[in-house]
Amino acid sequence: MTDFDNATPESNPKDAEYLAKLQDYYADWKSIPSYASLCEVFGIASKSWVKAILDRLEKAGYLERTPDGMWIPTKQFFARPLAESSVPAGMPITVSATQGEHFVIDEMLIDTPSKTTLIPVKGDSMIDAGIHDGDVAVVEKRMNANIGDIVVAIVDNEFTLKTLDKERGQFILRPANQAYPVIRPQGSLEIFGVLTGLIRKYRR
Amino acid sequence: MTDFDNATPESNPKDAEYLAKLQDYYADWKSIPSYASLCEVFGIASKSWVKAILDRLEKAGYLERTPDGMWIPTKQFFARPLAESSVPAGMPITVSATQGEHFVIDEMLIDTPSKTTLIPVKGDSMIDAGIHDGDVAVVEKRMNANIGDIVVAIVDNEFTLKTLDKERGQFILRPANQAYPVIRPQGSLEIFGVLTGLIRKYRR
DNA sequence: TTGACAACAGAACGCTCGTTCTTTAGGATG
DNA sequence: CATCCTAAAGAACGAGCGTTCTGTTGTCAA
Repeated sequence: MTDFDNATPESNPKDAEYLAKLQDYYADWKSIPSYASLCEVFGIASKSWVKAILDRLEKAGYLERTPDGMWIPTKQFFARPLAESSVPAGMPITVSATQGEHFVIDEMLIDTPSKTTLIPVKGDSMIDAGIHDGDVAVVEKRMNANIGDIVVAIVDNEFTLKTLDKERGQFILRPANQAYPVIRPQGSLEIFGVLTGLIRKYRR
Repeated sequence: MTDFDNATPESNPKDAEYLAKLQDYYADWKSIPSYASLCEVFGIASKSWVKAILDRLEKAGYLERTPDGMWIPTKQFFARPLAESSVPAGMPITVSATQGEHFVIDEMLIDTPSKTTLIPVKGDSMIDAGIHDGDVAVVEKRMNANIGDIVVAIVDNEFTLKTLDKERGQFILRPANQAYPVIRPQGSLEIFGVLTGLIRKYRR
């Protein structure tokens, strides 16, 4: 069959296959099932052997257990390969084989799901900050922000993305494009949230 | 406490709060725990009430059950609200209450997981394209690309991110920064992949 | 050919989990 | 003031779960 070479040195080759099956299952169901179900997933008949496999995958760093004993995937379980900027000459371009840093996009960008909102960016008022029309802003909802943060404020009932600054004791909103004016709100400034990430998708 | 207004019309307001707690828990543990643990998560003492809540969340489309009865999150569970750029006057700032588009970051950026790699961007040679030092490029590995695509090419055993162009029948790599020269590779040009997305994280 | 070991299979068991049923408290309604 | 509904609390129970122990099979080496 096909070879799965995601195995770490400390896990034996068969376990890599079991891991792949578990990853596929998790992609479908977003959960790790009971030992009984895992027997079917792995194609074996013994619960005790399932446990042995999971114990090894835990040792290899792909699984963890919650305080109440439930199996959960680790970061390494989801990890996407993060390539390094330089590759040695002659090396085949199998980025996935390299260990090292990995990461998960959702987790990287979002700390508190319930407070995070995505807002599409309109216009080019922040283009000098590398924020383009059509990008998606990852915004964490909160009232307070620091000087220099890029914030989503509500001005004239519209969301606007600007850098927060202070001028003569007054908060102002500074665009990153000379074609746009600085916004000096009279009275209070209503801050919706703080920009914590940015996503851009290129048409393919 | 704070209000989380992620509720759909068909679920009562308290459930939105429970959903938020469950989403935050899931973000931490990547699993839905037992009813006993959910009591602590929700801050209530009765397992039967936990079940009632989960049943309602299932009806509302946030949860499902596997064939063997295990609770699992649905797509809607992960979907992040996508705000619209204008909000009506006087409306409380409940962006999430708007139905309409939702999306999942990972799914949006990555079409074919097995061919997708993340590469951190070094340097500012593409800054005019809004690609900054420290950004993470989402790259789909493939050999061919079209003129105008931003590609990851291998030049002098280093990854380089440039726009692919053609000049007098020859492929060239065009930076998006006047301080950098156009790269005119002699002989063949080795393309690693095509830029399909971009991720940026702001320090918080 | 025999012994050791790895890779499972199968059974036994106690305990936790999900389910269901009953009870309670508070607010709204009439 | 009685009643209804919602939002829970609490108990009772049986099935299924994870754990552990023992049994079986195949393979390789000495």
